[in-house]
Amino acid sequence: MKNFQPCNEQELLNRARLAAGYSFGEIANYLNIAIPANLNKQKGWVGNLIETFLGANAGSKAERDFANLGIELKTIPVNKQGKPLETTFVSVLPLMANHGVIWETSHVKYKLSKVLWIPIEGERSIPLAQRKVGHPILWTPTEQQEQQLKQDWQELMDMIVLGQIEKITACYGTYLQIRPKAANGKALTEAIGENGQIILTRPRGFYLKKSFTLQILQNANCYI
DNA sequence: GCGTGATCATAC
DNA sequence: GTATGATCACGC
Repeated sequence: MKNFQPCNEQELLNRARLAAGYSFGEIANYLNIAIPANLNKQKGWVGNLIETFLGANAGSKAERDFANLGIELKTIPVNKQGKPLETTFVSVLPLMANHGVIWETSHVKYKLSKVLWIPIEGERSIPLAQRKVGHPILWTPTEQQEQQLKQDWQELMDMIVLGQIEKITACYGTYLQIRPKAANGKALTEAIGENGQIILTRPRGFYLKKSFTLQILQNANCYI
């Protein structure tokens, strides 16, 4: 059972439902994984824990977690009211070679075409080992949600192509935002500058704002 | 450095 | 209390 791998959507969903209600400590013990005192130095620990339990295998490839099923896995920390505590990272931001790219073939649309959301207790007042896994939500964007994302994506990508990357802050975008995504402040990557020249800037990523993920959780009538 | 997994921590 | 900008760990 420890090497579980889902062959189809239903198996994955059943496995995810099985985890619901259990604490991170219980699942980590079952998988023989060490539990850190906190997430300060292992921010992706819970995500990796759930990935392992559900049999995801994409590793660090730019691929969905369950490539054969076309499903992306995302844990989302929530408070006691079931509301998101953090934004959700989607993908790195392509800063170069964006001539002619369109929403339909973008990484954002691809990654978010089908997502298995796993709400997890995220309040820091709860010891990590005691935080529990919530009920899974298998989600595909509604027509309206996709339009919302497409609109933000279009606006932001237009700015990047036009050399406005340094003007973009997390405030841009209604539901999709751009923020730094790097090992530290020294990381640099190429981008288009104001005059069309190549500049070096901090790597960035697309994130879903909490107002967007809140809709997903509420529409699913989620509780933990 | 890039892309995976994200949350931290400080300014507001 | 919370959002933005910064950061942690890992494989390659």
